[in-house]
Amino acid sequence: MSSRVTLADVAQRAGVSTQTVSRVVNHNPAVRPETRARVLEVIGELGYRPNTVARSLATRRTMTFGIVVPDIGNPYFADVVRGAEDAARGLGYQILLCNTDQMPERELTAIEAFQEKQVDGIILCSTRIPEEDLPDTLRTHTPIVLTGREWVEGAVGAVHADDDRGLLLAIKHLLQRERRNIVFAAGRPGGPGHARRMRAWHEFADSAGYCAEQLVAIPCATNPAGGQEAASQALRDNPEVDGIVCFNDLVAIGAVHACIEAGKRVPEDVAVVGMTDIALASLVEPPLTTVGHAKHELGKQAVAMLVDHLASRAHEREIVLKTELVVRASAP
Amino acid sequence: MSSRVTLADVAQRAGVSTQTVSRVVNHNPAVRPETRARVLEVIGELGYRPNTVARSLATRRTMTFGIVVPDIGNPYFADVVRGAEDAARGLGYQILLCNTDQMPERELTAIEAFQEKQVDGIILCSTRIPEEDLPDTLRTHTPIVLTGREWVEGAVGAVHADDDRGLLLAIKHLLQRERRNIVFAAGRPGGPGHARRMRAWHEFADSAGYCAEQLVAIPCATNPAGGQEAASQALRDNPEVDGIVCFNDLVAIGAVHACIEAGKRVPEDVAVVGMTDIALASLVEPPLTTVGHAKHELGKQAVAMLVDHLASRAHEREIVLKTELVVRASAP
DNA sequence: CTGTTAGCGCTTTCAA
DNA sequence: TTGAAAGCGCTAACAG
Repeated sequence: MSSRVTLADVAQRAGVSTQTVSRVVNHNPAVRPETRARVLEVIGELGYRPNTVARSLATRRTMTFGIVVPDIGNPYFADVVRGAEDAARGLGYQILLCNTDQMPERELTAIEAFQEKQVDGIILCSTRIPEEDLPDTLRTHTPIVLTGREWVEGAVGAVHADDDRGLLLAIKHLLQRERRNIVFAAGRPGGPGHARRMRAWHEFADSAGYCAEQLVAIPCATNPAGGQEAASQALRDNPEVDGIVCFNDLVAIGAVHACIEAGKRVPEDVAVVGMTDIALASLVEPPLTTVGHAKHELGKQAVAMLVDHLASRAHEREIVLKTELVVRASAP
Repeated sequence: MSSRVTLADVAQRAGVSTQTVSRVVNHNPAVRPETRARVLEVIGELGYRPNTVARSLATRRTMTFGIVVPDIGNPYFADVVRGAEDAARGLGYQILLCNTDQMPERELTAIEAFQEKQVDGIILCSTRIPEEDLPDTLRTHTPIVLTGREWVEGAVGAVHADDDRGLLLAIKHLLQRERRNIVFAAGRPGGPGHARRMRAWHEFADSAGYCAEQLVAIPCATNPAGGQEAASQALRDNPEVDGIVCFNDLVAIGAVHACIEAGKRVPEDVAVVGMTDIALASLVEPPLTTVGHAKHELGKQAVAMLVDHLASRAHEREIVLKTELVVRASAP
């Protein structure tokens, strides 16, 4: 018995127009104090609660953002969503969630569904929509912010970590520890990030006098199973492998398992470095050396960008969050 | 350039009434095929997309559920939410998410915000709202399903795991392995679940000829830090402790750390058992023996219950999911 | 099968 | 400072 009470009910009982009640509800100062008091009293008596659906229809704003992630069960995205929801809540927005299991069609469906729901903006995380289809997808009147990748034509903006530098941090760390046969369990191949990271590596190798071919990149699924496969294949191909850098911490955990299975000690025989520093990273054995991201911040910034955009406020087109090496036992 | 197009625009261009267009959009069969074709054609030309806000105002249904959890960053809740979202999506519903960090006021705020948004139902997970305030909170026209606790007056239903039995499974497992000084890192005290679990233990102890006082329950925060504290305190109080059952897997991970810090081997000196079997459980070292829950199923059933309720379909008032012991290295 | 008439509950003009 | 009228985009309930 709450939403049955409407503005009109309150207005009638208070002996004013609906407009006046609306003003009170919306903290419009143009209401005589006594009138306001009377209205507030009736609102209390009747237990009136505004119907935001009606309000949204009239104002064309829903105070809602949609966020689409591959899988909220992945601790990385859970953190990003948490950051987004925290920021959104603080600004009076709510968050609609959709998981896509990395299926582009489902991303598209989610975006459309969010649009029909008239969300004020969408945060599209680590999209798998092919690079070339992205501009078309983003060409819509709903502002979309990308996370986990670079800005692309049509997006309001993009927020991502400096993964190129992150990869280099990890590799340099291993090189400094005299590891020379390094493998990169690279996650999904073909993505835009992949090429850039390899390029970053080649540039660094050239300038630092390393042989670029020292780094073998092996594509893999971005989960423990993928890391396990990639690492065991790498060790099979080359028993000399003494360092593995992984696309993320989940992959790293799988890689550690594979090493142990292959009779290698971590880190003595093979050093393993993860990426993103999920909570899990410090809890496994050995604790993971990893390149940390500000995941919570990522979600937060995405929301901030959307809000700035909606307020026609200037904002960066691309925010790149710093990465930092967190040294733990898996690669001391 | 999508949501600017309305039903009326389509109707005009197609030379029919808005009602007819509405029928086509809603797959109402009472439309002549040719008319339908014509309308669909115009819809395509104009790129018409329905505005669900307007639809919701008219139908009084938003096809949205709100889910309130303590923290989506907790893998347990991430799984529950995933299950709920999967089920919801399959049924045409969307999910609004809110994190409360176990703060009752924020749960209340979330429920109200969801109601103002006219959600069709709410899933309230592991609420911290005091038992005695719950009926009042639930006395609202928005159907609310509880998870992680028993049904209470006012709720549409409740879905939870059989934790009483789960605790017994864990304890019995330890007793069978000749562990005699068992500690229960019990999570938050005072909750309704706590008393019930202790009662279950006492009943079992009586009937099985064990001394009920063999089980020391120590309240603790439901995270690794809490487990670490509880376990180190337990070991300080009684160095003979040879078994620790934990409120959840996060607590168990902390407990394992505390044991190692105290110079104990796990499981040789102290066996540790967790609860809920999050993905993490099998990845830590030693892998955790734990009492598994169907977390994904929990969210799924909560949604199913809500949907059944909305369809005035009969459904259980309380669904209790089975728990099962998953034996791994921490307590072989 | 199709159209007309009313709203859903709120906000937005524009007057008063 | 307040109110009346109109409408946001859609569907419900009748007619025809």
